[in-house]
Amino acid sequence: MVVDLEDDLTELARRRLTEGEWHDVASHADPISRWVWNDTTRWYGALLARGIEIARCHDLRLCHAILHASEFVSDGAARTALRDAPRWQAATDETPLPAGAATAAQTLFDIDEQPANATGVPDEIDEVLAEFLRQQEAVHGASDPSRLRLLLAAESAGAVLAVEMHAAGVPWSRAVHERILEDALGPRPATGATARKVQELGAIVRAALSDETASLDSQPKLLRSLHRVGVLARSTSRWELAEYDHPVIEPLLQYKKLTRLASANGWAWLDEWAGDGRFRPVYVPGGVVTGRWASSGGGALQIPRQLRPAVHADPGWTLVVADVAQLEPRVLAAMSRDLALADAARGRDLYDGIVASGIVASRQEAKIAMLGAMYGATTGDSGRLVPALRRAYPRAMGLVDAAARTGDDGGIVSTWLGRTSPAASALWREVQDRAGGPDATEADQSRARRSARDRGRFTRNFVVQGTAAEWALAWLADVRGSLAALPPVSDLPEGGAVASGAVFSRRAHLCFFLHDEIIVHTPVAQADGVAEAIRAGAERAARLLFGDFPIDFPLDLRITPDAAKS
DNA sequence: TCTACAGGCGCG
DNA sequence: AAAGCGCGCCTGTAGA
Repeated sequence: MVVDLEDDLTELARRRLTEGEWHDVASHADPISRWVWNDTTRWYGALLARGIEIARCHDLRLCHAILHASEFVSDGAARTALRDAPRWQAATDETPLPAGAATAAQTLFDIDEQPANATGVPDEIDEVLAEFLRQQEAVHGASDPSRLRLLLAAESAGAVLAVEMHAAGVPWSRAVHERILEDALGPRPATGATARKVQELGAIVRAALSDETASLDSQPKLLRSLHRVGVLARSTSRWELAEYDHPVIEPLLQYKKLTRLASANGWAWLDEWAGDGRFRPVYVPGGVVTGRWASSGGGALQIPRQLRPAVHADPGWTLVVADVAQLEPRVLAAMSRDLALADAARGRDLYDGIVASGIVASRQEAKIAMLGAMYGATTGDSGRLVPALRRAYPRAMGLVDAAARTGDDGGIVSTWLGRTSPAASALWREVQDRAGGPDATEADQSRARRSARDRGRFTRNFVVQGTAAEWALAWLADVRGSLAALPPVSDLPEGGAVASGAVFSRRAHLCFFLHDEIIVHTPVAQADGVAEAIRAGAERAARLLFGDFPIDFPLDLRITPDAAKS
């Protein structure tokens, strides 16, 4: 289905493209300004594989999820209509996917290799159009349509980028990865065998435990072995073991580090996920309730720093890596209109700014206090330092404290652009009700208090984490647009970036995103322009969300390889 | 024998 | 150092 928002919806929506028309669309001098479809993941990968890149889209599945929950959508006919469209609801355990939905009916696209309809949203054009109209109604009547429109556009842009970055992949050096593994673990062992250095360390640990047959990989057995030699830890976690003074500790911690590397990102991972010179994580936009992306397969959100050197540009290309310094507290300053916190953040490290204002004594304390305020810490150093922030930044702290109270009471909270937290579960309500009843026990009441506080910490963090995710999406979308406008590069070395696919082999493109960090793979000649686009994008994202509120989002930005830095 | 869960640890 | 938010993945074990 092709819909241009500025044109007559019904007429265009009923067009069904043949394969030949794809190429017309792709090469059209005046391309489709915005595609509306049921599910980006369902169609866009196949389009990209045919060399068809789209400008923008409206992803009905993702937008439905936002609108269905959003506090910004007024109660009334439009909200009821959304709630009465169960097929657009995200599949859960209670609502399994309808088997083989929409096979015979006229579907959106004629593509030979249609992927399975994994999310189960309707494929039929009439259903798709009806949903689009429902969503427009809902936005039109919302309490703040402009913010909601921004959010839907950002979410949809993210959906497009998630597919594109999967297709492009992160350029990955097998040689560098193998060298890191060999340095740490020894030569690659036979399948199923243990690496040499792991064996050696295991022997040292067993000797320190005076037990040649001790099992180091079973938590309960290891705990018993430790107890036998006088290490009376309650768990075998790294931080707890580190507190004990015993010859077994140091080699054991090293053993755990190595086995983790081998099992999580060892040779098997390399073969499966990056063997062809590209790491292609599966991004899941909107996969976290706060609006952050989740991932599925490959552990895209957990590539250890140790392996970062394996991210390596193709010949003739380079990487521009950028991350935002202290994104969440900056977002908090802006959404609460806290000028004092914004001042502390301006043009420098935000934590240094807090120290310079005399609120706490050290950067480390400032960081602990700020994280504690946003996460809801009540104990330890973090809890102890939060009151100082509360005095210095009453607006910012007031916003997160209020969000916590709302969640504690069973209410819902929303991000700056209108993504709303889930309602309290039936179980949660039941626990609260029981504690308020006439025959409530002490245990009932303490359980209820605990679950109320847990929920308060969740809503406290939701507003900040969720708004940060919105800022990041706006940044991503802006950068994508800037890169698309760069002139194509013709004189590239042969072979460079071919693994990124036809669409991205001659152009700077985003290839990685993780909450507050992006990586662009670019021809060397355009690296400076890309860096400038990334900086400008951060500033435009700030203005798009927060208007003229004086908050900035400084970036740590590196162009690699860079002889001066590496 | 298969599945669900807990512990642990990587990332922001 | 770890507590306080959000994730995914691996391993071994407990339970069916």
